[in-house]
Amino acid sequence: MTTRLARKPADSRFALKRDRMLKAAAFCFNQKGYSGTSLKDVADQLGLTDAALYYYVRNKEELVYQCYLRAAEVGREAMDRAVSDGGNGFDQVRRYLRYHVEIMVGDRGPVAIMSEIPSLKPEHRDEVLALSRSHSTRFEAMLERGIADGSIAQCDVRMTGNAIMGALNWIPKWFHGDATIAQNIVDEFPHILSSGLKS
Amino acid sequence: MTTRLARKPADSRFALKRDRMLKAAAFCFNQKGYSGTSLKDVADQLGLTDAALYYYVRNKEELVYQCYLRAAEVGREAMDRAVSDGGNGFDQVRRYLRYHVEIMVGDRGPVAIMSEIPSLKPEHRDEVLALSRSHSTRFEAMLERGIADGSIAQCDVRMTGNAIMGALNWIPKWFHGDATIAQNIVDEFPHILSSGLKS
Amino acid sequence: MTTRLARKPADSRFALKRDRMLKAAAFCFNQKGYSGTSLKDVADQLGLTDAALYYYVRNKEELVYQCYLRAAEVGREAMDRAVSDGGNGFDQVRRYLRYHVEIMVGDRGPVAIMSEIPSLKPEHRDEVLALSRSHSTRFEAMLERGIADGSIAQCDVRMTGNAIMGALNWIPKWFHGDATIAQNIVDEFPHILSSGLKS
Amino acid sequence: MTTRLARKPADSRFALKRDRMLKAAAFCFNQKGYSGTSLKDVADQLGLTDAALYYYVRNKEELVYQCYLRAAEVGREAMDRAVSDGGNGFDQVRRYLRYHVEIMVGDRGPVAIMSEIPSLKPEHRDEVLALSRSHSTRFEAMLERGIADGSIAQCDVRMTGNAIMGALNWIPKWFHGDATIAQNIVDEFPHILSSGLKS
DNA sequence: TATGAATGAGAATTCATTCAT
DNA sequence: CATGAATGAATTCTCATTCAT
Repeated sequence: MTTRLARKPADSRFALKRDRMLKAAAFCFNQKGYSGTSLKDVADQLGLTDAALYYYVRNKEELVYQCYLRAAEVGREAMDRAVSDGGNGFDQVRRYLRYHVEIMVGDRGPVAIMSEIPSLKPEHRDEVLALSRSHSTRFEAMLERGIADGSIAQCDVRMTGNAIMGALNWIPKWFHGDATIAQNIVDEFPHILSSGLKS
Repeated sequence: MTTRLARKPADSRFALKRDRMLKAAAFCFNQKGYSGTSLKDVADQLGLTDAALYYYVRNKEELVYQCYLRAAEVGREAMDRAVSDGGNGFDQVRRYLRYHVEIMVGDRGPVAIMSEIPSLKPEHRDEVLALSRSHSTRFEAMLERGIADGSIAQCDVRMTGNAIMGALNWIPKWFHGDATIAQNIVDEFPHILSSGLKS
Repeated sequence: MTTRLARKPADSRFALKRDRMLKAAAFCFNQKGYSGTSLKDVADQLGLTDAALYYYVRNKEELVYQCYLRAAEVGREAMDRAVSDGGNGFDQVRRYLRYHVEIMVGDRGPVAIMSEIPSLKPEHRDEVLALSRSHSTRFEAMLERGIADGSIAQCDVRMTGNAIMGALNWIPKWFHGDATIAQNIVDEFPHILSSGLKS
Repeated sequence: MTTRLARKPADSRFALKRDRMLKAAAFCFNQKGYSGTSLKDVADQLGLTDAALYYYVRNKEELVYQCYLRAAEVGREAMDRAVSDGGNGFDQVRRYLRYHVEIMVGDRGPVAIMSEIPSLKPEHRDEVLALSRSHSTRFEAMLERGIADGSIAQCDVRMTGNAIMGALNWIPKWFHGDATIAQNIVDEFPHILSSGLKS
């Protein structure tokens, strides 16, 4: 068997199939976790044999790893857009939340949630953790800007970040692709998580 | 042969050891998921062999099941206390949040997050889902009371519940027992999740 | 599953079974090579399942590794006895050859031949190679003693060692336990390899 | 469709490439054994994909088979030359040894060692075994001629053949193409294996 | 109560092989 | 001629589970 694994990512046929694979994998991992997902589960969704997956990915661990890289990219994109839109801290947070959930429940999804870090091998774990940490840091910085410009109330930014990211990360556990619900999430989450419950 | 599995919960020696086991299991499950956790993982934490666990539990599935029952109990308790404390809807929500996280990060923890419902066998799945649904319903009712009494702003209670529960459920993914952080969570989470970011 | 792998080697029941396993494995490896031997092949000879082997050995690589350690021990023993017997270099070589083949074709056998070094993992490979090198060195030293004391003719000791060791190492490829042939080997090999063909 | 497999060996382009392939295969097989060698290993050495090998050979088994045929041919050649050179038995043996190692370590090499006969399919196995047996028989006959003409001492010709062939077969295990060492082998092996160690 | 020993089912992974292009 | 893509069979390995002691 000769592998394409060395090829440039630009090879479109290959890249497309591989991307479909990552989505299928992300879906499964969100549903049943890394260990709970067999390669057959993923392959079945694609109408392939489990062995065929090895044409696109070196092993199962790399599958999660790639899923995480994709997730990190998606998160970064949402963050970039929110920041470049400008406005005060509160507005940026709100827009970030909207962009993030839009991507997660949209065509780009499903995106793997960051809950299987222990399954990654050390190098990958470090890389993914670093990406994740950097994302959190940017979010916390956004909060601090809001606090500074007066749009956000004084708070522990670390805990606030944890709370909000948790709510976002949990979405894939209960959202399974229903379009109506997707719209609901996009409409409600940014508000709930930024403005709270107070009347 | 008298199997211990039939004994009353009042049999204290047995009940105690069993409870330790459920905590150890909850810890592992939160960390690595159901399939990612081997019985040896759990046994190791207790200084036992995996075979010994079968004295306390019929099989692995029952272990999660019991963990989930415990989790449901803990959630119900927090809810009961919050409701019986009285006050307006907003105050109840806030107190519920506090009681819930207090239990999660305190001595009663670790509490298993119900994130692997599909691994349960049908009867157990139904039971646990019902418990979980009933908990959500109570929470949504609480929100509705708040909306009715004017303490909570108009909102989609289902989505709001999802957001808040997600934030709570995510805690075990990043909290690993540090007491200082535990205090931080208890101090901040109820506020963040009820009052949002607005200044 | 709780493993005995950590126990002291002195645990007799365990050690005995394990030793039987190593012999069975050596037999198979000699016959069909490392990759050509499946764990089922080895297990079948012992009336066990392949899974049962994992109770005694961490993985297949460790199985060869242990076989090699056993082989190295056997070789060293033969060498030790030959040296301690004294006499001139030629006599020592001849006795070494006899002791070595006696062990190989006797009750202690089968002994795995050193032909699957590439299958070992780096640390083990290094260790085994070191043992093997040290054995060769001792043999070459023996030859040099013989040259010095005049009992052995001038020769390239390295090549001579290679030739003789090759003849010995090849034995398991064609000898499969027949007692008559075993006797033949013991009777003939030491002479052929030390005295050559000359009349 | 005209498959190349039917072509005459005289078809030079094809024959050449095929020969390169057999050498590459022999090299791999000697190194890691039949099962330990994947077709990719062989293909890599030739800068091809594994699939391409099927243009030259029906399947993997045929690859070893062809390697063994080539080995038998090479051995026979050495034997033929040694016999036709004339002289007494001892001289013939000695020359045979020289011719044999010359081929093995020279440009005609690498030559596959017939150490995995069991992997051949029955017809091939029988054929190769017959060739191998006939070679051994010729060697033993040579020894007997030497005993008869007084140039070789009385000995068990079967065991003597085993010892000498073992030493030769083992060469590829430690010789990996170094030209200086090649010369050393050619210079020393014939002497060591025919004349022994005596001073 | 708990362990040692073993098993069987399933999982990841490799690899020879095929075939359309 | 050669490759890309895929498959099915075999193999290693893990793990829940059992049972005698």
